[in-house]
Amino acid sequence: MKEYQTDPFKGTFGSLENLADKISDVLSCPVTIEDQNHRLLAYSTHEDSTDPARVATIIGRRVPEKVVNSLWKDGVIPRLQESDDPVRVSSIQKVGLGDRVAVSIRKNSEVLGYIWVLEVEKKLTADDMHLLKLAAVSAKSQLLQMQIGTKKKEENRQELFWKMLTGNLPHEERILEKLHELNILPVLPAVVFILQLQEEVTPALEKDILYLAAVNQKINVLLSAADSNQMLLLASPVGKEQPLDLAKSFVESFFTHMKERFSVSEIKAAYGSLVTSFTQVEKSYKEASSVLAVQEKLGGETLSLTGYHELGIYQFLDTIYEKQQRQGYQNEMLKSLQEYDRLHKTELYHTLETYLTMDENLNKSSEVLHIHMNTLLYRLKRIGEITNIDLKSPHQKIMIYLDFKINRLF
Amino acid sequence: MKEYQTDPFKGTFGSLENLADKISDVLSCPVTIEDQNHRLLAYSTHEDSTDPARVATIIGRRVPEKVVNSLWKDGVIPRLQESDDPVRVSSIQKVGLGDRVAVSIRKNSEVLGYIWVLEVEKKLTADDMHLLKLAAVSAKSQLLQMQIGTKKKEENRQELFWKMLTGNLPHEERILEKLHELNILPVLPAVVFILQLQEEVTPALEKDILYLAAVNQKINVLLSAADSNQMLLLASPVGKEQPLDLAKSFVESFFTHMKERFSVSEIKAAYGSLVTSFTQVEKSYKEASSVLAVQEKLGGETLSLTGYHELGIYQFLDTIYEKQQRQGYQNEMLKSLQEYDRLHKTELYHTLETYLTMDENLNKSSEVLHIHMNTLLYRLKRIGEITNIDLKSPHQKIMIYLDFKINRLF
DNA sequence: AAAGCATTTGTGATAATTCACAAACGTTTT
DNA sequence: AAAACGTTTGTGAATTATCACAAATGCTTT
Repeated sequence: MKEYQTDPFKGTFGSLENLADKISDVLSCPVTIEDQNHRLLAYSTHEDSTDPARVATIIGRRVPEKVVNSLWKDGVIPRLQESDDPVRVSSIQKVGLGDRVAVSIRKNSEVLGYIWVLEVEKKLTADDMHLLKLAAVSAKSQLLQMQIGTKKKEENRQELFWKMLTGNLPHEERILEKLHELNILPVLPAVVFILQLQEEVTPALEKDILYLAAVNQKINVLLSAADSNQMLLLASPVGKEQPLDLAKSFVESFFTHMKERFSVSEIKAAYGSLVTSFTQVEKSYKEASSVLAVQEKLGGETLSLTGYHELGIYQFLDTIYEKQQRQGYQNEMLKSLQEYDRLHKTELYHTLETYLTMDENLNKSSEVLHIHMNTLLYRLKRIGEITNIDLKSPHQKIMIYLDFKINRLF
Repeated sequence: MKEYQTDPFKGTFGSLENLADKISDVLSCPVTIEDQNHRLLAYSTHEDSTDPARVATIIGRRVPEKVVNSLWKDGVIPRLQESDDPVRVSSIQKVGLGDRVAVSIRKNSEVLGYIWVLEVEKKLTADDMHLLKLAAVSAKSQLLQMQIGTKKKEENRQELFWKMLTGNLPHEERILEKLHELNILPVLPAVVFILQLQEEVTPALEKDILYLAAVNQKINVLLSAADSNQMLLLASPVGKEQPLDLAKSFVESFFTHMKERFSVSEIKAAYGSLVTSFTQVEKSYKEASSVLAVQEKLGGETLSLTGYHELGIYQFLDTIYEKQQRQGYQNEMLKSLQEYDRLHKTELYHTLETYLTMDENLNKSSEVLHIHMNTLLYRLKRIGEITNIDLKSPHQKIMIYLDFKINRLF
């Protein structure tokens, strides 16, 4: 096994720029150094090509908001903050991020900043990773000397929101403190909304949606963030009506407003359950996400279900699925149908799903399937023979219906 | 506060009988002392009335099997074994057990026996409890002197089975050892069966059922136990067919056999899922129990569901219920129906449940409900108005159906 | 190419359901 | 007591679902 190299980053470099260049030389990759607020401190003058995220960072002297959000969402930042080991980040096309490796610069448990290494022309080896760790130590002394690290962490609204959304702020008091610092009134109960367009949420659109929420008067927005084509809101319903009814009417006004610009099918909206403490924001966000997942995977009538509480049985599909997985359950009937379909090039599986989804209405189902009613009748008889499903048993039908939907969702 | 009394059980008593009498004197209650295998060692000659369990214990020189089983099932024995504090056991009518307090006699972590105090005419006070603890210490020296405590614990089949059923033997190797000691071949996979009669399972019936299982050849019984009106089996299906199919045919043969003696509705049977290790026996037992619970609470078509794997959607009702509880979910529609019924003395709730259970068949439902078909039609229209349930939406119907069943089960 | 099979479509008869409407009944309200 | 209301039952017609059967199609097997 190779011996550890001597530390090439020993001694002082005069400036962080020099250190960045040195790291870049040693690793043969472009390097950027940021402070704990993701503001650019230094970057290497590596001649190689780079990626859009790095360009935007250098131009704006700060890592773009959407890149930071994306890194929070994927749990990269928490991982960096927890350990002084380098973390590899696979490219995230949506935010223009190429493959790269990052390491935190830390003094004990306090994070002073980050070093990012772009893997444009080579992948870092295990040895490189070790070198990068040494570089972080060197950067630490540099930062401390320059007294950059002593600057208090300035958290902005977006970052706070993402921490709440991803569950990286599990202490209610600390959240309340930070909300206070940011001059946000901690109004509860609150709900997390996801408003999803087909295109990128531009700052203009963002402003527009917030304006809409303000004039709508149904909800009071505490925090907001744009996440590619989604706009996320943490808001508190205000008024005499049921809080969740207020949430629904806000969503509806959002729909009518957006209809003028986009076709209806392109925009979607969802919200989670009402939370009574800010530590539950992650839960509400996850619930809103699962509403969107149901809408996208199941379509149809589910498109009108925007609140998690409206999901009905769809709320429990994941729970049921998990239990099925644990028990190694398989729906034999549906499997035999699929097997039959494969062998005979028929569509019994789809036929049965449509029939059940169409409330067992022969007319509607045959219409949707573009087949003669007698064909449907014949197929149903056939399905009964093949699977011995008893279509007169609600108990059996329900299990099959749910398994159809579970198969779509997972 | 009262000072601690001096220890009245200091010194030797010559025999355990003397100690039992002394304890009985001090506490003014009948006392029995058992070894770790629940064999009678001594009992007080207290003149007071006693209970059937104690009489049977004294007559048989051992605590009756069913009493021991019941104590295992309620977790009393494990609690006694884990701590040297006295445990109070409320009366268990089924096995003739009156209120009593027990304490384990132990040498370090090893249990040598138990002292039982019947609370026939007085309840033990906190001071009495403390005295009982001192008595256990005295009993310990007595037992060790008599070298009774050094006898190796002889576990019998029943006790082993109950430990497995209650999850008090979480180590596979130890179970295998014990099975070996008892000359039982550890055949896997296995299933837990519960066969339930309306009357007590007598030794004669027990023998009869085991004989039936033997001649039936579908399953190989490893362990069995009678528990009031239930007979529990741990058995391994043998044959070329699917193991669970074999389980079902055994149950069917059990039914046909028992029909000769009892009416069909009086006997029930259920079995859990196939386990591949003996540590999962508890799970299979719980599953079989939940099948029985479904049969008893829901009746109807569920009576023909004997295997846990056949439960279909009923398998998930507890999971769904738990999640609902966590979220504070309430089915508003059903609640408003019940409210309406209460105010107007109608039966819309029951009407809807019957209609859905009868597969939305107007004829059958109106017949079962003893009402005119148009009345049913009218009620359904009314239900739609009151609850805005859309009976054309499978999604809504399913949620409501499940909530009906959940309301019955929990 | 012919036969066999599963599937689809069409026709017509029959059964079940839904709907509209009216009358009767029982409670509660005025 | 009359009126109002919700409920039940009855009648008949319109709609829808189900069944039996025949014919046609397409595919595989022989």
